[in-house]
Amino acid sequence: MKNSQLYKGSLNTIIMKLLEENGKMYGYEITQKVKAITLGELNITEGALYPALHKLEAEGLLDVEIEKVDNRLRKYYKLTEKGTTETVNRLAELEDFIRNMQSLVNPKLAI
Amino acid sequence: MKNSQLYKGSLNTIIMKLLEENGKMYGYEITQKVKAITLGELNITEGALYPALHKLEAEGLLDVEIEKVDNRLRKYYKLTEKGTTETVNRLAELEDFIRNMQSLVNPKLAI
DNA sequence: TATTATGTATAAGTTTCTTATGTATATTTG
DNA sequence: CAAATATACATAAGAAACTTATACATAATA
Repeated sequence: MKNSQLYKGSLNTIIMKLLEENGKMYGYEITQKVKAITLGELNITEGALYPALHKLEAEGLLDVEIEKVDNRLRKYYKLTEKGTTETVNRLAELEDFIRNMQSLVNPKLAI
Repeated sequence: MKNSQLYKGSLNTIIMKLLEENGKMYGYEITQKVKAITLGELNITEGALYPALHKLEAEGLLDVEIEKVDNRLRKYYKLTEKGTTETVNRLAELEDFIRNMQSLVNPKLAI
């Protein structure tokens, strides 16, 4: 992984946004989707992803549903009602964060 | 501090960018500047700031110069040559990061 | 048949932060 | 004038999010 430190702290938001958009997804699918969207720039490791999914589930933000496809296990995750509400907050936080970072590094373009 | 997790990993970049822009700054000044620019939204704690400054100095990215003003100590930091070069990289990483995050959360506006 | 892809999982260690505390001087407020 | 706030630095303990390595298992490809 040559991901910069900057991505630290953004994984939960990414997961929740993708689930909001796609209804349900399984872990491996999330890693591939992120890789595709960022043109290979962001690679989520399993060591980061699975504990994050388990924690979001434990917090009641995700529900899980196990399926067997081609004799292989898949754990599909989707947002709970609470998770859907929380996703709105997280996305607002992300927008604030991006706006603040842009103000800091590019004062001339400050909104 | 009610800073969201998202800021994790961005402190070094913020410090280096502010130093690039202002020539030299001392710790307390950095916290105030960040608070002002972000309209109070981002508050850098001393517990995060001072260790970060010391580490950047140890890595040879910052130089320090002590001054006494009004009988009080100030440690002015500025970018070394190496630090200036590295700042360019960090800012490029930040731009990539922001672009990727925007692609992830707002696919319709993807650049 | 060996490697790569698909799919999930955890454990050890690192980094970066929060929270709490400490020291000291200057200024403002009640 | 005393107390609180602002200025200015510092570190230690613990939490949180990650990296790296390893593990297991099946399917597809070279």
